Formats: sequence, C-alpha cells, structure tokens
Amino acid sequence: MLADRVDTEVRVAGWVHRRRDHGGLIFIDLRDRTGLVQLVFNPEATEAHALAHKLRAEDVLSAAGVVVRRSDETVNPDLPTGEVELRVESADLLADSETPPFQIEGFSGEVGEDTRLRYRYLDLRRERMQEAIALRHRVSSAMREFLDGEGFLDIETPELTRSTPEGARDFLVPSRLQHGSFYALPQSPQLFKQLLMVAGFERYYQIARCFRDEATRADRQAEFTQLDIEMSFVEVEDVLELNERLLRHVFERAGGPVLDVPLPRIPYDEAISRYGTDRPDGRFGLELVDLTEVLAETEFKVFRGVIDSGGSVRGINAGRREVPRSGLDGFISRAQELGAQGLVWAFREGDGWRSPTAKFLTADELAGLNGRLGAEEGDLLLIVADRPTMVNSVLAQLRLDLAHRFDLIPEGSSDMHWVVDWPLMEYNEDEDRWDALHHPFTSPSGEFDPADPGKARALAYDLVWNGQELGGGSIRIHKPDVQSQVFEALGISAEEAEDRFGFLLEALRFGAPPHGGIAFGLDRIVQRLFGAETIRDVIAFPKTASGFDLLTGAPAPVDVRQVRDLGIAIRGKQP
RNA sequence: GGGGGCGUAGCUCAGUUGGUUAGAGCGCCGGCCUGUCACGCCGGAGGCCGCGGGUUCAAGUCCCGUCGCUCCCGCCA
Repeated sequence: MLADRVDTEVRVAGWVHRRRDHGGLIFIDLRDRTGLVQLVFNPEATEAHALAHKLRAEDVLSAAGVVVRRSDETVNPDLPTGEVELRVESADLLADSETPPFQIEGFSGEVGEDTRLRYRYLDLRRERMQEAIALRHRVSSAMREFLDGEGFLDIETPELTRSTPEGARDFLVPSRLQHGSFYALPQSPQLFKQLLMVAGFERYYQIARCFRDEATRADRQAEFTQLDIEMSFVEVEDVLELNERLLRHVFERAGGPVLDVPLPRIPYDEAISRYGTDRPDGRFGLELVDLTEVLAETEFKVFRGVIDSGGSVRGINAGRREVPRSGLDGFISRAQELGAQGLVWAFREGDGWRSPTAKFLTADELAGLNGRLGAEEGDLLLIVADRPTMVNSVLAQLRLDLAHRFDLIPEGSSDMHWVVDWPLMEYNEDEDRWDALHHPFTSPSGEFDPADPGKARALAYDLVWNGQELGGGSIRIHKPDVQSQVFEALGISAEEAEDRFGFLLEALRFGAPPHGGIAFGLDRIVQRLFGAETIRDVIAFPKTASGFDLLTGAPAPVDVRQVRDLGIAIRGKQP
C-alpha cells in the first residue's frame, strides 16, 4: 500500500495494532508482517464504522476501500505507508482476540523473557522478532545459495543414532524395538559426513540440528543448528578459502560487515602468547607480555617460587588509568575468583612503580618490567604469576574485563580471523591421559609419533569473530592405520575403537579420499549479525535455562517408569 | 554441581527505619470527542506482595526453607 496504489480499490487483512477512536472518525493501524497501514473509518460507512468502534488490539480484520493520498499535514513520515491511507468502505472481523497479556509493541520497558516465551506466538508478532527470524532465513538461504553454486549436495543424516565423540553429554531416547538399548541424539553429523566422503559425494553440506545435554547460556542452548560442511581432496587452505567466500556472500546478503579476505590466520601458539586464549578478540590492544626473563634473578618470594617451579610471570599494560583503591582490590579478587593466587598491580611513576609490590623489586627489575611492558608515566600494570595455563586464562579474562570497564572496543568494529596450527592433543591432568583438542578424527600435521603425542600439531582451524568462536573444523584422518594410532594415543583400546567407531575404521579401509570440513554455529552467526542479546532471540521456539520451553511446558524427555521397566539404572553422568 | 541477581496489578516497575487504607506508567472497562498516528479529556475496575514456616504488638519490608526465572563458573566449541 504505497503511493502508487492511490485511487485504486484494495482489500487488506491483518491484525489490529492500535485504534484511535475519535467518536466520529476512527483510525485503525492494521499490521501484517510487512508493517503497518492506517485505515480510516468514516461515520458515513455506517456498518464498517460500527464494527471499528468495537475493534480491540489483535483482532483479525479484513477491510476494503480506496487508497487515498493523505493531505500534507497528515502525512506520517515515520511509516513507509505514511503518505497514504485506506478509506474503508466495508470490513469483516475474521477473528477476535482476547486482551493480550502484554502489548505487542510496548513502551514501558521490555517484557520479561519468561512471559515472552510463555506466549511466544504473541512475542513473535513483534517487529523485532519478525526481523530476527527473517534474517535467520536470509542467512540460511544465502548459505544454501552459495554452496549450491559451488557444487555441494545437501544430504540429511539420522537424528536417532549412536553417540558421537564431541565430549558433551548425550540426549538418550529409549528404543522400544531393541529392549534395553538407547539411541543418542547426534552432537554433530561428524561420523556420517565422513562416511559420505568415503561414499564419493565429495562436497556435502547440511543445516543440521545438533543436541548436547548441557546448560543453556546467553549464547548457547542444548538444541542448536550448525551449518555442516565436508569436502574431499582438499587441504587446510582450500577449506579456509572456500569458507571465506561463503561468509562474504552471507554477509552481503544478510547485512554483515564487509569481509576483507583472506582473513588473518593466527597460529594457536601466537594466540595464546598474545591474548592468553585460543579465541582472541583483536578489536583492542592490551596484549599479554611475558616477564619471566626480566625476573630471572628476582628475590621477590612470590615470583621466585613460581619461576622455580616452572611457572611464568606475565602482565598487561592497561594504559594510563585512574583507578581507586577499591577498584584495584576488585582486580585482585577477580583474579582470585578466576583461580590465580593473587595479582600485582602497579602504576608507573618516574623510573619505578607506585605499588605495594615495588619495595620487593630492585631498580633494575622495575626498569626491566617497565621496558618490557612499554609502560609510560601513569600506566596501570597488572601482573600474574602462576602455572602458565593459569596465568594465561586469568589475564585473558582480565583483558576482556578491562576492555569493558574502560570502553576500549570501538563501536561497530569487527575482528574476524582463523586460529590455525592447533595442538592435536592436550594432557588432561585430572584423568592422567591425552585428550583430543577437536575430536579424535582430526588429522595430525605430518608424521604422527605415538610416543610423543603432545608434540603433534593438528590440521585444525577455528573461526573467531570478536572473541567468539563461530565455527571450527579440520582435515580428517583418512588412513585407518593413522586413525588407529591416534585412538591408541588417546587411550582408546583397539576393542573400544572397534566397538564405537568400527564402521568408520572399516570404511577407511575401502579407499577414503583425503577430506576435511567445518561446522558453523548458525544461531551464533545470526545472533551476532542481529545484535541480539541472547541466542533465544534468533530462535523461534527456544529452550529456557532448564532446557525445556515454557510455551509447550515440555515434558520430561524420558519416562522414568519406562526406564525402570527396561532394567537400567541412571546414575552419574549417563548410563 | 557451585556462586550471584530477581519474584509486588495483565505488563514494566517504585515501595523510606518493620507502622495503620500497597502506589505509578502503560494496558483493560465505561463515557465524551471528525485528522489522529504512543490521539486527547473524564471516570472506574483490578493485588494470596511466588509458596511455606518463623521473629514481632505489627512483615511487601527481617530470618529460615522451598519453587520458578535469569546471569556467571564448572561443563561445553
């Protein structure tokens, strides 16, 4: 209903958004998913006018009349349809509505999330939610469009399946036909897409539901969607290059930032040493600096003890800041909350420090620390000493805290990069074993030496956007002997490997092509593109923190009595 | 599993040091109104203060428990 329809007869239908009843003239804002249009009811159109008088919010109405141009004084510049209105001649009430529990577009604050989810079908009528869901559609259709153009096939994989080794807890579904057995819902289509590569499809994708029985967070829920991609006869660079073009296409279609490709590739070790984390946010500085060398001879007990036991001392120059004592104490308690023993804070003052710690350090050491940290007069320095992994994780979090506290992230800035050259495995101190960092099918880079698994690098890559992981993947192992070696290094016995992944090992013996792929969190991409507070704002029917949805009052996923009948006790993490 | 926050009208919230009849805005209901567009004006209804127990002359307010929601950590890419 734009100006080009002036003087034509039209019929419109939608929901009554608002009524302005002047006794004589009655105005109705009619809403559908494309927006609002103003209906005008004149007393002369007796029947329609009487109906309009009784209309209430969210009634469903069909109205016919003539599109007229509004006079200059009555044009509403805030509406795309604001130059015209419909002079209603007849109208039908298609359905009436109870008074909604909240106003569809309210003006007295945001409605609580539990109320919104309880009445999701009303919440979804709001313009912002309609836009979020439409954006999600544009993102997924742009993905399909691009991948179709690149020769990928969309192939579905089962959802009642067996456990996939992604490390989270499985959702289980009791099997009626195989008494006493359970299906697991897939944590990803990982195994199946590898079988598809063995089967010769060469290029596969799927927008796949994945299930992980873990707690809901602002950017995570137990049931989520991934764009899952796998390709044959490729190396790491091929996958990265294709996905950069994919994302550029999606962002063009869906209104994201213009991507400057190729994106930076940051080796894992560099990410850890500069940012303390494997998903660095490069939108601001405050990089970590290693101070262990400068302090090699120190007699300050805290640093001495840590260095002698193989730990490290690292710090951040937070720049010239004014922080009250209470704020500095806050940094210390935050560091302790994150697991550190403590935190040294200092302000550069002349050649030395203003800090409770200054008196324990020599003038040379203070000068050396100032030099390494690039400290200038008045700069705030934060230093942590501990096991290297602890130092890194604490400083990584403090760095983010500082960025928020001092508002260091430029509005609208974007930092997207790959993290590459991951370790293949990491030592799990609690369990005394090696764990796969991605999953056990990730290919080692070059020769794999089972005697020294900590040394192996992986052909793995993660995509990180503004400090958040959007997706990740790897080149897979395509030779059964290498796969067996990796299983063994992970402490998976030949029998267990045969039992859990035998079908994959078998498939690899029948001529598997080199292959690799990636999975993106679709919910996250849309959440970020939309600027939504939570993942729940970009999912039509999301889960609450407890994992159920308020709207349907989702029932227990397994009937406990039935589980009893099957003779299976559920104890601990999972049966 | 651990820690924090919240729970008062349909919605969003206020409620002082514990004090007598628990408020506001929006919404809702009724009346008036022919150019409004978050219409306006007048009037009105609407409350198990999440639930249970305790302290007190007196509890929305303090204490204990419990339930629900939510954020963070653990966990999880």
